[in-house]
Parts: sequence; C-alpha cells; structure tokens
Amino acid sequence: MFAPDLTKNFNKCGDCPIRKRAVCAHCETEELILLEEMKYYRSFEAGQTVVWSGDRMDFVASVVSGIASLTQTLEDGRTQMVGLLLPSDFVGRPGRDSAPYDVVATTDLVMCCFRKKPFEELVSTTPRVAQRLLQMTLDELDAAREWMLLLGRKTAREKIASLLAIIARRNSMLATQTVGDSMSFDLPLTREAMSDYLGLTLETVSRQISALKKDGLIELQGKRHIIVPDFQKLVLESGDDADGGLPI
Amino acid sequence: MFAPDLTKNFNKCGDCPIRKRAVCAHCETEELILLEEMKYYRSFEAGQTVVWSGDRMDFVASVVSGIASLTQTLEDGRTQMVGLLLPSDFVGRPGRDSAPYDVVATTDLVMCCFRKKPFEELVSTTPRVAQRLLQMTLDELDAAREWMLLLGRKTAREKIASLLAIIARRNSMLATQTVGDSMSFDLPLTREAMSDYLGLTLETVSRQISALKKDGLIELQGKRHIIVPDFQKLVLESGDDADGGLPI
DNA sequence: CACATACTTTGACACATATCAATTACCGGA
DNA sequence: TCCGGTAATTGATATGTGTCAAAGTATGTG
Repeated sequence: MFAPDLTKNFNKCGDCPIRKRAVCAHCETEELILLEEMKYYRSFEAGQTVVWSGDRMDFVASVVSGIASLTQTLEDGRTQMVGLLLPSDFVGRPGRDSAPYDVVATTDLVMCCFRKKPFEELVSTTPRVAQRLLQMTLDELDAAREWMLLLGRKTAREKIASLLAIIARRNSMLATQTVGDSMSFDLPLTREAMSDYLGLTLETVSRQISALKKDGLIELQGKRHIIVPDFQKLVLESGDDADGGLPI
Repeated sequence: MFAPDLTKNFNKCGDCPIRKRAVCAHCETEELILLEEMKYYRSFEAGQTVVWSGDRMDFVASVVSGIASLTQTLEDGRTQMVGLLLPSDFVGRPGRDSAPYDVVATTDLVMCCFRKKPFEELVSTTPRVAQRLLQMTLDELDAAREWMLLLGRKTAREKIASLLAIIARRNSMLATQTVGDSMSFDLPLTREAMSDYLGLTLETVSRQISALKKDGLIELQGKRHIIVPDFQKLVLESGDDADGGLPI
C-alpha cells in the first residue's frame, strides 16, 4: 500500500509518479529537510470531522491512507460533497485562516500534517514550490468544473458511471488490478457518500447501481467490491468524450 | 463605468477596491511598467467565442467591459456554464497551454490581454504576484464549490434567487444603484445563459422568475431590468445562510 | 451463536423539472 | 411608426428523481 506523506509530495522530480498534481520541489533539498522536521501525523476514525467549516485550520496536510471529503451543507441539512481526497491528495489553503467547508473522514484516515505558518514561509521563499502549489490548485479547479458539468447536466446513470470511472482511474494509478480492459476495485464510499458526491439521493444511487449491474456494465462482489468487465463501455455511459478513456 | 484593465489588476495595494480577488503586486512598480508595455486590447461581439476548448491559449486577460463565460459541453450538446467573468475578472492559466473549456462572449466584450510568455516570466520572478495569483485561484475554487452546492442541492427557485443575489452583489460593487435594502440592476444574461449557469432549462428559469415576481420578491422593467425591493428577503429564498446577506 | 446496528435494496407513489408546442413581448432597423 | 425576428412567457404533458416505507443483508459484539 502506497502511503504518501507530505514530504513525499515535495520530493525530488521523478520521485512522485503517483499523482501528476503532487507538489514537486525538484532539487530543493534543504527545504525537504525542513519539511521533514516539521511533519506530524494525525489519525481519524471513519465519520470523524477533521475540521468544521469556519473553524481555524492551522495546518496543511496530505492524505496518507483512507478517504477524506470536503462537504458543504445548507441550513436544512442538504449536503453536497465538493471535494474528495484520496491518498496523496493535498488539503489546505496557504494564506487562508479558516476552512470554508467541513473536512470529514469518510473512512479511517491518516494524514501527514504541517503547521501552516512554517509551511507558508517555505512557500514564500521557494518560488518553485509556490508555482507547484498554483498548478495543484488549478488542477483542483479543473476537477471542480468537471464536477459542475456532472452536477448540472448529467443523468443519474451518467453520474454513477462517471464516479465509478473516476474511482477506477484513480485506483489504477495506485494499486492496479487491471487485466486488459477489465478492472476491479473496492468502493471507498457508502451509498450515502456517493449520493452527496453526485447530488442524488442514496436510493437513486442504489437503483442506478443495480441497473448498471443488470445491464452487465459492472459486477458486484458483496456491496462494495466492483468489477468492471469493460472499462470503455462504462465510460460510454458516463456522457463524457470517450477519448480520455484509458485508465491513465 | 468602471473599466479595469490588467495593469489595474496589478496595481498598487489599495488601488483595487473593486474586487478582493484582484491581483495586487503592491509596490512592484517596475513590473507594473513592464505589464503596461505588454498589454493590448481585444473586442468581441455577443455570442463570439474567444477560445475554443482544447485550443491553444497564448494570453491571459482581464475583462474590461461586458461578460464572458466559461462553458463545458457534452457530446450531445448539453452545456453547463462553469465560470462567469464580469468586469475586472481574470482569465488565464499560467503554466497551461490549452484552454480546458470554451470562453464565450455573453455580451459585447472588451478584454485587456497580455501574451502569456512574458506574463509567466513576470510571475516567476515576482513572488508577490505569484502569491496573489494563488489567492485568486483559491477564490475561484471557492466560488466553484459554492456553485457545486447550488447545482447539486438547490431547487430551481433557490437557484434563481442565488443567481440574482450574486449578480446584485457584484453589481453593487461596481455601479451601485442601492437605496436602503432595495437595489436594481440590468440582467447581463439571457434566460438561456441563466439556464446554462444554473443547470436548468430556459423555460424553468422563466417560470421561476415569474413566480418570484408574483411573490413580490422582484419586479421587472422590460425583460432585463430587475428591481429587488428587499435584498434580504431575496437572500432568504436562496437557501444560503443569511449572514453574508449584506450587498458586500 | 444470537442479536443489535448500520448499510443497502426494492417498492409505491408524489412531485419538480424537462419536453414539446404555441403565443406574446420586446427591440432594432427600415 | 410599423415591421420582422429574436427572446421570453405560458400551457399541457411526460418523465426522472425524490420521498416514504419496508424488507433484506452484512458486520461486529456480547
């Protein structure tokens, strides 16, 4: 199991093959040492809230293992997930004092943290790190906008297919379980979390998963383990262009 | 009429009261001169496409007047707006070669542009500019996530109320037409553009506007001029917390 | 091993929004 | 001022997703 910590995110170029968006400080070795000294780990149980929206957030972090999600909630309780953080993903907002949304541990979670103050100093004195951070943020913005298209214009079936494809793709980057066009993985989200991601109810999520199963696009082993016999076919159901279809 | 150009966005601290997110290089006077030399203007007619998704985008720009929007489209034509650029807003992605979405002139549009190459050089040699750019991007990310909540969880009526509130707020920052809690402004979007923003059909947009009118939350002069007798009441319909309710 | 609990599936029905179609209002140009 | 075309409204109906309810399936605990 790959367990990235934040120094890894800031590792030398080439040492971070997992995520394109990982922060890479190239040969800034001194800063790496600095980061190494600053880092500490925090663990959370599934369901625990890491930070409440509006609270002071005095650290930045990288997901080591487990899943965290960013959620926003309306007064009457309707909630929408606005960020999904898988291992190696970065959380934190240099220059911001308080979190604009809840950060929740969707599964058991380990994060590699750094106090924000020294991290910000590092950023401001190391242009390449600052630029990498900008690139990461732009990537997140792109992801958010793709997500907006999903929320605003896709059908329930397309939403589910899209989410499965996203998870499958991310998974194939971490621990590949790929044979030809087929692949399998464990769903890291409950039906409810999926519904919060997709802007649906959990019942609709369940029904659409059943429908995809009936149509032979996916197979289930238990409730959580998904087998995708033909990834291309799944992508076809997602509404997206098929070009970006290959698992990487 | 306020007509920001990109040098204005990079003006000295305090000179950019319009947008919190405007890039501010503080006292980087030399760079200001550099920017001044690089800038050029481009005009577009309503409906014209500034950049096609996937095309090379070799400039960054600031909206001087008019409205531009970023849109994404599925193969079958369903389209979702993912960005709305009002005067003083910034477009462009340092470090990226091609645009990830269509940039369309929603109204007649003037932009103040800079070739990307020298702009990127400026960014990489001026840490404070780079940091401001990061802040801007984080602001956009926040806006995108707010938008995701709207798309995923709000009702049609709440969506309309939210959009009107957003435009009213932005408007009150530019050319205020405010009397107490009442305010008025011209809708810069067609019903269709609004529907692309909100993930609705144009008919639903029209119906909900009529409904808000019938309920006395807004008044119409012609099709486009909106009068909001009580801004707080409108915000109440938007589903958001009422706290951020004041026009700033 | 039985039980409690949380998660998931499935069903019946309601409702919000989409779709298709027909008017109506507005705005610019002759 | 009238005319033509685009934009907007309104109506009738269809449909997808939500809501409420019940039953089924895991999963862990004593």
